[in-house]
Amino acid sequence: MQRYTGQKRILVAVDCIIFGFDGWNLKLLLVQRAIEPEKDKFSLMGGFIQPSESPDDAANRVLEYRTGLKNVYMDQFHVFGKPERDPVERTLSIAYYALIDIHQYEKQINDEFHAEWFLLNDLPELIFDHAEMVKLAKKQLMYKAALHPILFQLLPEKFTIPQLQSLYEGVFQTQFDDRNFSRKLLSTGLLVKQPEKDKQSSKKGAFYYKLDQSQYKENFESFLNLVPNPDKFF
Amino acid sequence: MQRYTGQKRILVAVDCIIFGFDGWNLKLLLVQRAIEPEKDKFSLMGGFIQPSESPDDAANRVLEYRTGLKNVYMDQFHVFGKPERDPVERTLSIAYYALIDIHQYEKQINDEFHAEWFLLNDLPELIFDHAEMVKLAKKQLMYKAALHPILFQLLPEKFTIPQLQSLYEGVFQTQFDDRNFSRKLLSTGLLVKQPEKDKQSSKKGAFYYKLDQSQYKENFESFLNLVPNPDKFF
DNA sequence: ACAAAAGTGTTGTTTTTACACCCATGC
DNA sequence: GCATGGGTGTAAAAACAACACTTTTGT
Repeated sequence: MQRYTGQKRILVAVDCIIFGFDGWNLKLLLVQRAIEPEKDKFSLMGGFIQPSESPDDAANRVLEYRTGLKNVYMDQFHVFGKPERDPVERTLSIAYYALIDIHQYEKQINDEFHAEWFLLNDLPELIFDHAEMVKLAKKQLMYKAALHPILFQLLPEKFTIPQLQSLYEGVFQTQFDDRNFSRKLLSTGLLVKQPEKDKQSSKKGAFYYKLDQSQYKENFESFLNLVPNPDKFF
Repeated sequence: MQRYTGQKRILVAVDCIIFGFDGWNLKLLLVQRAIEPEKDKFSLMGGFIQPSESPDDAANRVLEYRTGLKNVYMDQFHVFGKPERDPVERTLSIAYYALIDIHQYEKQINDEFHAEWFLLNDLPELIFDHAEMVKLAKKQLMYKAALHPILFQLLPEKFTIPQLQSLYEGVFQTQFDDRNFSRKLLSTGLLVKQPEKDKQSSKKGAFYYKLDQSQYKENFESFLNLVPNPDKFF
């Protein structure tokens, strides 16, 4: 096989920032690192790109291996590549964030890999530049979520509007007016009301909704503006 | 030096999609490829990442080498990494788009490297997956320019509002209402009116403006909405 | 005087916000 | 019957779009 000569090849990894939502709080899935250096510290889910894989393939493989989940929503958002970012050897990392419904996640795999959910606001110390990755991932998630309805990916098939609102409030770290939020949301035409209510969080109960999949796909690329004064956040 | 064992290292390049604006049209700077395969076809400005460089460093080096320009506005926007994208050898490419004031560009370097400006709507055939890169770069540029005042980077220090408008119209491939556009723009407080007028494009002449640098930095991260109905474009 | 482009004014419409109030239910 | 969220109504404010009209100046 032909090659480009005189060029140095570099190790390339993918790292996944896995966001989950349990109905109240936003969380991140981390693993305890099994090898030196920085053994036992926590790290993002990562792995090296294999010769036959595209970066997207690699990210999906890593995610499936760690969580058992396929067909998860993921966005490639940045390459981290300072020469000294990994002390062992120069490694580039292509970072993805993934959005998963936390209840789909199978607990047993969790134990096998020493994986754990952490509150997004209370993370342990992370290896290398992973804290920086998480910071940028949060920002990118806010950015995209302010304009496109991606946060639905974090919820189960049926969910209530108050649940969705607390998810948005978690992502944007603010409170929204509940009345306006639910009206805006319903006016998007993305939701299909279900006959049942969720009675857990209030006496009156909140109706469940499902996503209208065809509307969702159609509107995905449009701006939505569910978030008031998005300026504030950037 | 310690190394990760059993992992394959990959060649990593950067490619720059260089946008320029000459006062009327949006253009792209391309070079004629000097080596086989696909010799003499046109390609983006690219180069391999060196051991001591971050991807950003590499992109800046490539840009300076090809155009002589430093401190240019650039955004890393995507990694292209299909295993077969470069037929010579597997190569990942980290893609950047750059925005330069076309008049700052020094013509002589142009000739040396067989670099040429092409109208964005009339590009020659490109090597590998470079056409796909350009397509995504255009989309990303629209996306960012709809929300942040980055297009100023394509203009000289002093410019007129009609010039800026035709730049926006080039990027979004539509016509905007001139009255509303100029009013919106002035209301941002980003512009400082200059005493002189540009008389080239009309009898009346249009006042020159400069960017208020401190306002610019402050508002850079806010949403601006100079573009009506941004939904339409995504 | 006229043409051609710059740019200001005006107005009706839509979107957004803020907040009052009613609703359903478990205790 | 009352406390607790859930959800609808309404009205003021702000942003936006459409378009008429004035201004400037080279020919």
